[in-house]
Amino acid sequence: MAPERPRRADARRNYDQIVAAAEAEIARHGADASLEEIARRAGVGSATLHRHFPSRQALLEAVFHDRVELLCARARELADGPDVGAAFGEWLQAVAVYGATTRGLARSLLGGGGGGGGSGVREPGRPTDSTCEAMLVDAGGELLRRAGDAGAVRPGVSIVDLLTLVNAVSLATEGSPDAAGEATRLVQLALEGVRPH
Amino acid sequence: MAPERPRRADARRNYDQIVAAAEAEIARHGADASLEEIARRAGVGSATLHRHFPSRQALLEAVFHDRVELLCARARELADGPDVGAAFGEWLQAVAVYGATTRGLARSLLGGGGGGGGSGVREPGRPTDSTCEAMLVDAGGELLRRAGDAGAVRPGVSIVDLLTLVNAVSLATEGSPDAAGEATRLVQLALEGVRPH
DNA sequence: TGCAAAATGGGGTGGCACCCCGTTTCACGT
DNA sequence: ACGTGAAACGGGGTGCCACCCCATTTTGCA
Repeated sequence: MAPERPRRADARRNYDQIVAAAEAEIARHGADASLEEIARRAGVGSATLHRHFPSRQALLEAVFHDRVELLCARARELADGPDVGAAFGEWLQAVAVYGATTRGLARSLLGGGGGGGGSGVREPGRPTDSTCEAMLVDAGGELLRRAGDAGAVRPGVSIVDLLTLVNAVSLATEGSPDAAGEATRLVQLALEGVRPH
Repeated sequence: MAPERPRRADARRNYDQIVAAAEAEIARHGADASLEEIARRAGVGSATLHRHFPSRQALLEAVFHDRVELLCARARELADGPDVGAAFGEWLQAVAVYGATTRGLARSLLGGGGGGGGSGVREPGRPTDSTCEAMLVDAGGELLRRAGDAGAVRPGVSIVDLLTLVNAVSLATEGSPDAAGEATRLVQLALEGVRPH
């Protein structure tokens, strides 16, 4: 799914221009931004966009790849800190806030489960095989393992479930006036649970 | 937003046929089903559909209204049972499972925050004023209040947050092969929290 | 520099949301 | 029963979009 970097110079140039234009358009109009408009702003034909990115998901992956990598780097930093349990919660909060405030990211990570809507939704359970999600699962999984060893996480909790939950929160709060605050509150709720301690 | 029932006999007949066709199409293709196809299957012109339901959200509300009412009735039943705390958790699970297995419902309840898509997503923060969500907030709020009185729920937890969280889970798991199981697991995780007790 | 392969993009197709406005159907009063 | 005004209808138009075809251009390498 994740497109390889093209080999020829002109192709690489167009690829980069498309990703840059997509980043801007998605920030403006969300994950359902018009692919034609992106191609137009990138100065390429729409066929070129579709050749480089056979699906909307592939384009989203390329747009968010670098930012997701930053989140993963942060996870690795936190894993070496003093209080791994608190660090894990903090990281999940960061992922939630980042997803809630970066239009399109949450959808990209959940494999287009929204749609979009609109038109951003695909029917068949196609193997999304999201590279971005895999990256987060790797980095977050290590952090979770250490937090579990420190006794800060209930056993049986999986990183995939947690990330799904956090991304779901991002998706639900994206577009709200106070997306960051709402996402933080909801993740906090999920981390602490509903019952009294 | 919620459309009033039309007065004239033919209008009422068309209205019902549209809702029935929409229910079938949405079950088949999700919340982003084609409105033209729905009109076609209902045997009406597309203009008639748009006159009765000025937005996709309005149609979704009409389609799911009855089913949501059932969930609310269940909440009222559970509120009179012996163990209100357990009942509350059970009800949230039911909402999550129902949303995860009924295509389009979660999107409808979150006011089209997915969209998916696709064209199922709207940019401006239009006042969704979802009747279905208000119904769930009312019925669930009462249940939450009683569970709180029984000491089964941490103070400061709001029903709106909980329903947002649960609907987010529905949205994220909708379309998965085992949507019900996954939704159940994630809600359970959120109810119990991440830290050990 | 020449040439095969890679890459391009204009334009076509089919589908969609949404709306205009001439036509049909209904409800109500007589 | 029937005429009439208002309500409702729907065919068809507009503009936008995803996605693809294929004649043409650009590139890298020998």
